[in-house]
Amino acid sequence: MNIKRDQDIASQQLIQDAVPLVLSYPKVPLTVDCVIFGFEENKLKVLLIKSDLKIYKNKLSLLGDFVKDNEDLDDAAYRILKERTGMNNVFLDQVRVFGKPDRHPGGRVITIAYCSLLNIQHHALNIHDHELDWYNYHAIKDLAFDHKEIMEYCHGWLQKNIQEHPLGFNLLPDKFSLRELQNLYEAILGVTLDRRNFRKKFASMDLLIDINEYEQDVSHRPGKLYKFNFEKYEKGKRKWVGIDF
Amino acid sequence: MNIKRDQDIASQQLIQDAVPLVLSYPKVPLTVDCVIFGFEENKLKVLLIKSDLKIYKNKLSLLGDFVKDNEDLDDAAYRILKERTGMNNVFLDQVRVFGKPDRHPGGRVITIAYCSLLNIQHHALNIHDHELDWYNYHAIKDLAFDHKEIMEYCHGWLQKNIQEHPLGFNLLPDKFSLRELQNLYEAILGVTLDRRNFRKKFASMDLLIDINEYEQDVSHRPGKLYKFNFEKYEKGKRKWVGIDF
DNA sequence: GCAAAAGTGTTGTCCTTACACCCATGC
DNA sequence: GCATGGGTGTAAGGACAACACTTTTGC
Repeated sequence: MNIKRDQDIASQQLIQDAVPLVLSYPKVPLTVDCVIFGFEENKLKVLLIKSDLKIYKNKLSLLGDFVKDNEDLDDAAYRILKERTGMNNVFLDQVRVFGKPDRHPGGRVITIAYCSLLNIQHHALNIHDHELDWYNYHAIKDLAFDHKEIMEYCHGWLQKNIQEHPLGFNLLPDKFSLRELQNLYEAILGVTLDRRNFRKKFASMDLLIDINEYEQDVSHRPGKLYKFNFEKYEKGKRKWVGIDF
Repeated sequence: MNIKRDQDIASQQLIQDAVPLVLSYPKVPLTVDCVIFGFEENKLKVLLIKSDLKIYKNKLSLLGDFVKDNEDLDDAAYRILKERTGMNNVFLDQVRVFGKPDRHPGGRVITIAYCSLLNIQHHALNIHDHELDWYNYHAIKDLAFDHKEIMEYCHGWLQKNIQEHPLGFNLLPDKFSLRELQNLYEAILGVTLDRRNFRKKFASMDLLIDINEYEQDVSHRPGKLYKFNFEKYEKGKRKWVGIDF
């Protein structure tokens, strides 16, 4: 008992200078904004909602909210996803902080951009309050705040990362055809790819599981369906060394 | 006059809902921490300083400071560099936010990690207050706060980025030998590279300017010195497309 | 049978890797 | 003349890019 109490007192003394130090720092409001990508009808989509603010009336914005007291940053981003889409277990990663002093009309607000990838089919968007909906990435003209800049930065991040990591599978149904996979890459990267080379590439990686099922209800020869072999990928991660610029 | 005044009133009305919204947000102290890498005697170094806090006495920490009211985030990072090293025009990039609620003993503090690369020779470290000095990256055991984690994250960031962009030249003198360049890559990546292939690689890139000077005061055949052709690099940037994971 | 997309192989080029000997300098 | 690191070439293998025809299905 006494030992415990002594330890408490000792640690109180140790942090006695830390608390006033932190109290002396300026404080700013902190938010999280999620750039949530989806893929449907061969189009890259982003989940957006109408802004509440008068100055941005009729403009759309990213899904965001302030970070609560003592809430972890990643938790805040997952909370927003959960509140807006009802989904857990969604891919999400911190991308960058945006903190220009004038980026918010109500005063200084720092925001942390998160990029999220989700499978539209797995999640029926029930709530459409404030015009919450999926919008075609390439058709979005402008957004509230600096959200267009944030969205474009996250798109660049996605373009880079989808080439180095198997992120794309988060946007597809469990079962997908090679054509869908290629369409996804083409939509995100804004290029067209050679079909044979694309298929060869994925065949040689040996990370797709042939489930012996075929597309249904297509008016042409149906394609085979595959699943992604997440386990094998996790085991085989390699460290790449090379110099290329 | 009246038109201007009407506009002012109109814009006041437009932001009238934005200001109370922002005022309603929780506020947190925000700091910037710089992981400043240098390279000397074929060793990767980091600039560290003794922590002020009692709880961390005898521990080293990164160079950091709070972000001032209305100070841009990048500006804050440059300010810290300038105050501590006297240097401007140094490579610096935002890497990630660290915001675990308990990462600071004095209460919640969010910090933005910046990675900076600087040429130790260009900057004589005059001030050594609080044991401000260069420390060997690989010999650092532990640091105050979560700074070890931040430092290691930035090292990973550097490893990745030095392979894709010519960042390494920020750590070298204007004139350098191929051996120094290779030592730099080996120190950062923690690998050994084949000398002939390394030289061929850089020769084929054609981004090194042969300045027809040689090393001095070495006890062996002196190596040629080169400069990096920043202009040519800037012009020739290409967009890479490929799938590799 | 026609439209629409699936599926499939080869070749040339380039990049990467592995590897061993002679050269210039200081001492 | 010896120790130290500088400087160089080649051959094999693997990855990537370009390119055209046959197959299956729905209508």
